[in-house]
This record gives sequence, structure tokens and C-alpha cells, in this order.
Amino acid sequence: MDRFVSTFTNKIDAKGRVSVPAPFRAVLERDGYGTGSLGGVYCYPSLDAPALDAGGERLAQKIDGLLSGLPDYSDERDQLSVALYGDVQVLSIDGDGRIILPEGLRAHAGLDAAVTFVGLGDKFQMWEPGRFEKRRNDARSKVQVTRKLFGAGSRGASDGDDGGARE
Amino acid sequence: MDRFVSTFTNKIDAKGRVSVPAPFRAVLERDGYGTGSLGGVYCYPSLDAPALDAGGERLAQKIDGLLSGLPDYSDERDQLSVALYGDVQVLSIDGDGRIILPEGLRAHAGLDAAVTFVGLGDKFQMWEPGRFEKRRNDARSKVQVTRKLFGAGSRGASDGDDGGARE
DNA sequence: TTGACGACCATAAAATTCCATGGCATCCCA
DNA sequence: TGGGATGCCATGGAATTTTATGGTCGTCAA
Repeated sequence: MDRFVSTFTNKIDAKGRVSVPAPFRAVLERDGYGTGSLGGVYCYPSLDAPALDAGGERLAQKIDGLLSGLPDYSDERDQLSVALYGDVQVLSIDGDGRIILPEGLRAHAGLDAAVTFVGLGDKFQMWEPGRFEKRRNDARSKVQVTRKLFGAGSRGASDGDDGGARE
Repeated sequence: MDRFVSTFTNKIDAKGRVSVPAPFRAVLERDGYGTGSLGGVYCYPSLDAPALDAGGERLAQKIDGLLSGLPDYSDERDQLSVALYGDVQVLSIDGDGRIILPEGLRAHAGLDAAVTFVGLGDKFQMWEPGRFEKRRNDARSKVQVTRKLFGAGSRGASDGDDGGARE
């Protein structure tokens, strides 16, 4: 398996260290990073959320691809370059699978005592657990709507409504 | 094509393990997943029912397909991703054909002592047996109505309702 | 010299692998 | 056709390995 999937919450210790969830580490390794001694993760503030985006080589290439789609020397490209590259940090993974989150990044995401890692396919995000919970709920209701747009949700309103308890 | 069909009910043991019905395992294997160390099942809370949806590689690609219709790095995509990927878990199948249901998923479906596996073609669902029974009855009455719409109900009113217990 | 940072070590908890058992259904042969 | 043997499958538990997380020690730089 080679995509980031599902969510995990880990603690930040006194020195600002967090364990990257083991399954994510596995993905990163297959992604070309962390082969042998030099493990690392590309990480930058999410553009539209109080969270951090992170990933491996594939993510970096995706950013490149995005930029190359824009005309050289355009304002748009310059701005996007700065936004995407400017704040990128390469976080190294220590021997125990942990990264250190620099102050700047932590501030952007409001990270304090713990981090929720959210798999998003070819990247993952790091959220402050409370904020993530809120965002997840928002996303769920939005999905309800979107499904109908995709024509996937046509099974009727009374479907399965026997009091399903959500987490 | 190999599809998931019919229903089975298995027990959850003290450690949260459940045997995946052997026929389903067979389908999963042909779907691109090997049983050994790489065996796995994509699983997430059903969006509109107190149950879990699960499947193999084919299902995962379906989710990917849904997302690829949206522009990269759009707000909408990020939200959808969070809801679709964030809730997905990859459950590995152990050497004895069992999966472990994490707490979060079990809560969504109200799973406790046993699980009813329901084949739905290219995916299957996991239900709490009691809830599924109720749901199944609802479904039957709907079918009754639908058959009449199709004008197929000429075989007598009592048709098929022998309470056929499977398993 | 002091403070920050990185490598290294220790430990408890959690997850995974492994092995053993009992029930069911099937197959084979007398 | 009956009876025994066989194989698959669900299930329970034990043992082993990973993982998360906390701490200590040295090193380098301000």
C-alpha cells in the first residue's frame, strides 16, 4: 500500500518531538525518502487550513507539476511559488521515527500537546486534535451533499435510520 | 467478475478480531490483495447507515476516482479528502483470515459481540446482526413495492417470504 | 558556560504473528 | 447407504515483535 490513509493522534513531548505514525513512515520509505540514514519529510503550512501539509518525494513532485502548469514569470506563479516553497521545511526523522516541529509551523497549526495525523492519499496533514474534530464534522456534512451531486446517494432518506450512534 | 455475495455472521473475540468469511477473502485476493503480510481491506464508516463499508483495491480506486474529479489543492477537495480518506482504515488480514476492528469503526456500527458481513457486489458491509435484521426487513418491504411497479409480482403474494435463514 | 539540539537508551503498551482446538461439511470407500 | 476419515474454517489464547513515549548523555554554537 502506498498512500496515506486513516488518522492517528500522537503526543508532543517536552522537546517538541512527535512520533510519525508507523504506517505513514512505511509509505514515506517506499516513496523514496528515508532510505537508509537520511529520513525526511516535506512539510509546510496548509494554504487554506490551520494545519500542516506533509509528504515525501511524490508530494514534492506534485507541487512542481502544479507550478509548471502556470506560465513562467506570471504573477500567479510567483505568488504560488512563494506560498508553496517559501515555507517548506524538511523535517528529519530520527532513529525512533520522530520529527521535530519547528516553532513557526507549530504556530500556524496551533499545535500544542498533541498532533492528529490525517492521511489524504499522497500527502497527510497534521492538526491540533480539537480543530480537526471540528473540521471533520464539517467535512462529513459536506460530503452528504456532494454525494447527491455525484448521484451516489439515491437510496432514500429513511435508509438505515435506526439510531446509528456516531463515535 | 468476482463479487461479494450473500451474508455471514461471525463473532468478535476479546481482542476485537473477526474472521472475514472465507468466500470474501477469496474475492479480496483476486482483487489484487495478497493474503500474506500485504493482505488488507479498505474500511470506512458508511456515510448513510450505521454500518461499515469495506472492500479491496477496486473500492479504493473508486474513491480515488471520486476525488480526481476535483481540482488539486481546492478547498473542496481538501474537505472531501478529509472525510473520505481520513476515516478510511486499512485493516490487515492476519494469517488466519481475521481482521481487527478498531474502536472508532466499531462504535460507528455499534458492533459488539458479532458482525454480519453483507455482500454488495464490489464491496461489502459489516453490520451489527440485530440492526441488519431490521434493515433487511425494511428492504424486503421496499422490494415488495418495487416489484409491483415493475409488474413482476404475478407469482403470488406469499412469494419468497419463507424467512429464509442463511448462514 | 549555558542552552539548544541530536543521538542513544529504556520501558510500557499495543499490535501482530503463531499455534492449538472444535465444529461442520464433504468425500470416499466398504 | 452408512460410517469413517479428511479438510476447511471459525475461534480462543499465548508468545513475540513493534510502536509510542519518556528520559539521559554528549556535542556544538552562541
